[in-house]
Amino acid sequence: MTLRGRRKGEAVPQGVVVRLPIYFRYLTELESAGVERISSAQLGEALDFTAAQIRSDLSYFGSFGQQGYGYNVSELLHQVKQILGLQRVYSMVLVGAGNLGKAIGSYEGFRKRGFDIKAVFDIDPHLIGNHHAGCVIRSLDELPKYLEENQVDIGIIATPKEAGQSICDLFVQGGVPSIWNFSPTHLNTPDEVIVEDMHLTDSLLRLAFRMNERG
Amino acid sequence: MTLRGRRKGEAVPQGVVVRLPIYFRYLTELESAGVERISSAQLGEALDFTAAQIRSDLSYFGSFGQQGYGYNVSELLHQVKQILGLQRVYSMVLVGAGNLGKAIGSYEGFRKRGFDIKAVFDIDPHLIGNHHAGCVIRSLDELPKYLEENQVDIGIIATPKEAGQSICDLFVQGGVPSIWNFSPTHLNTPDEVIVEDMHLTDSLLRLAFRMNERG
DNA sequence: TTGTTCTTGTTAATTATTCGACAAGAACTC
DNA sequence: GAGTTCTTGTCGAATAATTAACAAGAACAA
Repeated sequence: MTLRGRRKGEAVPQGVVVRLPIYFRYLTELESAGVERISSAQLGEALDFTAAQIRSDLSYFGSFGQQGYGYNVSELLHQVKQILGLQRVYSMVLVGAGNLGKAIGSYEGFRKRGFDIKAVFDIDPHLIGNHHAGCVIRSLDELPKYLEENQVDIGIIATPKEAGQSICDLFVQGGVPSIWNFSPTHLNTPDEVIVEDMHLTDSLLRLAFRMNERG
Repeated sequence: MTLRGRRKGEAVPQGVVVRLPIYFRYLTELESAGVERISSAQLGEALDFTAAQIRSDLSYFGSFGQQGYGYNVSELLHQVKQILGLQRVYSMVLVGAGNLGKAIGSYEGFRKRGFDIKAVFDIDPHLIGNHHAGCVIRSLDELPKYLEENQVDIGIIATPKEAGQSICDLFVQGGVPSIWNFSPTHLNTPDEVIVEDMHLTDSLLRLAFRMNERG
């Protein structure tokens, strides 16, 4: 455990960013199951990656294993949590209380990992005043004022595509540094704003493409 | 329009598969807006890709543009639909009628593009018999029989992680060729089964990572 | 102990992907 | 209709990502 990761500080490839949450998820399962140690070969076997890839990925952040032993599950999970930034809590705001917004707001997993939905907004007068995700649904008109008065880490857009860009602009205007976008449209933002897209239809179309690619 | 795509038949890089639905989405918007023609430079500008990448991506499937003109929006959209396999209809089965299942089932966009949810299953006796997505919610016990009697293209898993693998096994056993997986777990399947993962938490963790990567 | 088995982190080779540049040729201008 | 402007599809160079191989050293067995 005395070695330093050679590549610490290097730019992290896109693929590593995709795989880190997968490692986190599986390590959490292993820890719950009481598994104490695991090798890169076993991890690879379980998750369909090569062992070399897993070792290479981790080496961007440090040296967490031991020759002849592998990785201690709890220790590695702890490190991956640090890498992902899960030692802190994130405040989120949700715009859109339709079916998808409801599903996002009621998923307990986010809160459990430190992602708290602090407020919910919608434009539909029928929904305003209802309770959802432990919050009163507020009018979209109040969003700018809310962003002035509260520090928000992540803005969630769960609206139809027509509203996506304008909600995004409100978030950017209000100083929200990152956006989790479920609306099926490409958002234009300044470079410093981080956008993570979650496009259900795109995912389904990738599936269709891959079905046709073969036979 | 007489040239053949040089790379037609070559293996399609992962990145192209990710970008095709983005092109589809934007071209659909353009067509609705009545735009007739577009160049790779304009497409790139709108979607934050380089023009060269867009031309290169399309060249895997053919030559759809014209020098000095660019692409005809309707024509290119038609071609992209063909490439993605949207000329046919897909029958889907949804397992899990919780919040997320409800959101998936009630999204009209899927049906509009030819993806039909034909049946919904859940294990919760309180939900069975209720209507959802135009279907009666059936007991999970009936899934194997349903798969024997009906041709299903895509199985959707919208259950907690504990149930993910066993539902997946039922789909594979029942001859379902592809799986759209929302349950937060890695599925083990035979090589010929196509799995497309939609892990909300993973997406949120990627966002957190990127927030911490900078400051 | 001593030797054998594991398994890491790293390197170098391989493979894959992206991008700038350009010839070819259509569209547009006057 | 002659010349200029555009824009494609493709090539090769540059960049990026993955993988196989291996030295170093810990764990384990007898």
